[in-house]
Amino acid sequence: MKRHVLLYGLVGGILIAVLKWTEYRFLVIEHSLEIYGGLTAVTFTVLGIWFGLKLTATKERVVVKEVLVPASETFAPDQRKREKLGITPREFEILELIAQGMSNREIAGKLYVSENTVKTHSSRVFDKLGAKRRTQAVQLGKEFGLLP
Amino acid sequence: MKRHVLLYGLVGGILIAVLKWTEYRFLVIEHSLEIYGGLTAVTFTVLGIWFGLKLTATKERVVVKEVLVPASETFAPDQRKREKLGITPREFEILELIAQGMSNREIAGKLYVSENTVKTHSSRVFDKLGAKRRTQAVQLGKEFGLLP
DNA sequence: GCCAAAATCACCCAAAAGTGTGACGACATT
DNA sequence: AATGTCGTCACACTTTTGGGTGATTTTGGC
Repeated sequence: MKRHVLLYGLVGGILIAVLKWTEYRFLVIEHSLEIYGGLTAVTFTVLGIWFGLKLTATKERVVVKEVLVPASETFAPDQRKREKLGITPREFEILELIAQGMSNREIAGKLYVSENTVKTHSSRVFDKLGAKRRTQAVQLGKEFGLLP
Repeated sequence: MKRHVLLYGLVGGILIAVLKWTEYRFLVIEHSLEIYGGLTAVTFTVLGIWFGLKLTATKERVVVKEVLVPASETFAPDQRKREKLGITPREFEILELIAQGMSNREIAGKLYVSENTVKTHSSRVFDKLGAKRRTQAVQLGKEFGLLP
């Protein structure tokens, strides 16, 4: 801002000096006043426009644009909810694999445990979720924010 | 735009007239030139700023702010994909109810058909999706954009 | 080291789900 | 009239799932 003021003074001074000089050269010219005023007007109009632009250069308008984003990108399983329901980490792990469409046998193979173990885990997680079937468990898991 | 030019000329003319008039009144004043130039400078600076603002009044920078919106709100089942997979409307209906965690018996009751009918529909939809279990059918249905 | 929670596994039984085949009627297309 | 799709249903059979009970081992905290 200070630079602007200084610049203004400088330009004004230069202009006056130039005019002083031209005054001598065109002293007797009839319309020197009009030329003089015109030059000043043009110069300061340009300066004014530039200055005005500087002042308003930062004007921004914030437009809120809603963008659909797949929720899976930002999904994080709600651990607090899980604990509130009393679901253990292992049980939750089985629930996730069930949600991926795996059978008890497949889950058992993947986790290196017996099929019976998977059954007990799934039975317990169904109880805690209040589900009667695995499909319902998946649905409830989603509603509780445990699954994407 | 034409109005602006006319206005400029008008203001310039008025200024010159005023100066002419003041010229007579302060003819002998030592620094009339400086006053004269200063007045012109101030006037046209103001005009320039105003003009500059006029020119840039509509120049707004649009800042896009992205907001995450749950995709579930705007979900619509992909009918084209459904047809591409050869899944009939009825079969799809059963798939939706399966995804909601309903048993075959419950679905049969809801749709007023026999349990066997539900079984055949579900078997066919599993074939078309390439699923071996209903949980897997739900998972694949989501991946295909058929289910939310 | 003790205790509680968690994880593991087995067995039996019942229910649900899934497979395969066949069939019938309605409806649209050819 | 013949064909094809869709929706409906039945029956037999296999597989999967779920419930209940009981037991052992592992683990983490006190």
